Amino acid sequence: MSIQKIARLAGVSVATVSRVLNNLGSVKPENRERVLNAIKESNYQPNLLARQLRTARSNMLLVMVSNIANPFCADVVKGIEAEAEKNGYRILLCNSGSDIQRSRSSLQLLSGKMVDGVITMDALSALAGLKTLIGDAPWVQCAEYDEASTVSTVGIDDREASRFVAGQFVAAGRQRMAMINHDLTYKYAKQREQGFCDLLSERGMPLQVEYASELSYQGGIDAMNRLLAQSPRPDAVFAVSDTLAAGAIRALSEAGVKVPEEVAVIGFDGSELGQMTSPQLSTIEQPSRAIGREAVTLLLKRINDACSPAQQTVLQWKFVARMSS
Amino acid sequence: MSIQKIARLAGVSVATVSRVLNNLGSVKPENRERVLNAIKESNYQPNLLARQLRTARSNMLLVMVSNIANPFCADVVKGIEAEAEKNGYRILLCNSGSDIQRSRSSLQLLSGKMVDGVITMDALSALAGLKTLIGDAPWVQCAEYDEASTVSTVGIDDREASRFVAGQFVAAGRQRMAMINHDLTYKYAKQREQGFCDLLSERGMPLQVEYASELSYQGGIDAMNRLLAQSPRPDAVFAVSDTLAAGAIRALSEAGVKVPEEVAVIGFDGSELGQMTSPQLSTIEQPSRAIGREAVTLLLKRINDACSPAQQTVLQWKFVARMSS
DNA sequence: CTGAAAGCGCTTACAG
DNA sequence: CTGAAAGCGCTTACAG
Repeated sequence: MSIQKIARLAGVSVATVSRVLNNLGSVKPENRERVLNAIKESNYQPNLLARQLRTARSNMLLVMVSNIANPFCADVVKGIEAEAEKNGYRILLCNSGSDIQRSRSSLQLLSGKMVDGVITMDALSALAGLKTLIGDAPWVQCAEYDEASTVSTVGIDDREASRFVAGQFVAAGRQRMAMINHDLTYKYAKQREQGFCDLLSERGMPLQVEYASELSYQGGIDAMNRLLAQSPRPDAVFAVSDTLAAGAIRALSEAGVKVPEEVAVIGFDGSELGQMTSPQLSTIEQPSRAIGREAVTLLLKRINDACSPAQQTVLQWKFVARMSS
Repeated sequence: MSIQKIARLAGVSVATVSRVLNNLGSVKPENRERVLNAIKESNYQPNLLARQLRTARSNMLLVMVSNIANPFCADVVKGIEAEAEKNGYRILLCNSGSDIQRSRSSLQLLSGKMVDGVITMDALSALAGLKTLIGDAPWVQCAEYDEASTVSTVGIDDREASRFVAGQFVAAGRQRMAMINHDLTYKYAKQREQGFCDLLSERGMPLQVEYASELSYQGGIDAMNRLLAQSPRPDAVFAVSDTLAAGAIRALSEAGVKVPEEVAVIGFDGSELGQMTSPQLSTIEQPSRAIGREAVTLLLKRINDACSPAQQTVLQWKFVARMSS
């Protein structure tokens, strides 16, 4: 079913059909009526491929996430959706699973002109191959940084927030700090380790770091168990994600270690997970929705003005004290 | 950058460029070389819109979810992704948020020929308007049923599983059953209520049902609090989702009610959440990954053979006993 | 092994 | 207010 057939059915030209479809120019009421009828009768749906090929506009944004199951990501995505919708844009979500092949495949939607721009929440900037795929298409990196700062970026000051966590532990008299981090190809992971480390070094306090194999509940459990196997055992654990922290709390409880009496735990993100654990989790709350909204704002600016420069936006974090620390 | 320019750069025709791009037909090695060079030099990326418009094939599947943050959905999506990838398909995820406008907008990707088929996990079949948008494009309904069975469907026997839960409570000597359900436009919600109810009616036992305002942790907390306000208070609660059950457990613990001594709780889905609560959650485990994989299998069958009939696949569930019941 | 040409389904100046 | 025609960037018979 094409615009051609509708034109034939209604006895007008394709141009006229296109005009009523897009509410452009003026069409004699009678003709508009006939076209509308033909459309309804034949249940016609415009071919988006043809339209977008012609107009070079899709009004679609690609969002690449490494793992939609991560509650923080899900929250950011909600912010992205809200802001995009407000501006007449549709979101296409791609779950990269941190897989380079899959990321490449998703990015073809960008280079292939199916979407007008991309928001990534992945350690993309580390991957040279993918960067050339993006070329200079509109791109915003969310909750992640770019070394070279050639990309627009929106997030919080991870280093400062993590330093703050270290300060909390110190102020509470904790002595043996540990950290559960993960994949350092993520720039934010590096920053958080650095911030946490900074303050401890200044005080001359030691730090043990365990790297979770994946950003998951189980990953947190395993990492915590490795920490528990050490001696002396840490009395404070900073996990770079609430998901990991939830795993850590579980591992501690299985091991019969009291939180926070024997080991204090602080997470990162401020996701709903933090309320589900027992004890509930102290955490650094990120303004996830706002991060998503701001990313869209930056991206649209870039889409509508190819010359608009890359921009680094830093939003405010907040420490949420609960029972785990 | 188009195939035209590459042709010009390499000094061949567009047909030849297309041939090397698609590895079709044979091309003189020397020419292939020149084309490849031109492509590399100019960082050329094929325009997917044009290609798909021409071939009427996208190798993309649309997946519509009401809420990606739901761990069960996330698991099903993983199954979908795995099976799709194995068959050379790419996934586009759309988060409908159960919003009909947004669902409509997403489905335009289908009617607009951007994707070859759609897998929904939403109460779509209840929405006549959307159904006509789908027309007779390839469509599989996942973890949800269609009254009229005109759509392919894959899920478990919700009624049987829920009946089993009731049986567990009865066998444990529970007297005052309650259920936390949600939106009955979802067919599975109806089925679960029915199954749970069936057995209780046979025994002449009463049942209180609370409907959560949304399928979320907070929704579960609120529903449980409403149940606690009743008297006599229930001594067994069946929640139709682990997320709701997690909320229920939290509300009980805040109210100082012991689980399972005073109130037993059983959830549904078998997601990782069930391990995060204290006590850990007894639940009906759905074969989420398998559901996703099977949905893709059915969908691809339909895509590759428009005549293949609608098919109802029912997979096995499993009761996982933990400490909450 | 290669190229000229048609065509996928749209939109958009342009001329009337 | 309307239609004929060009063109978006591809693929694919077809003829050579």
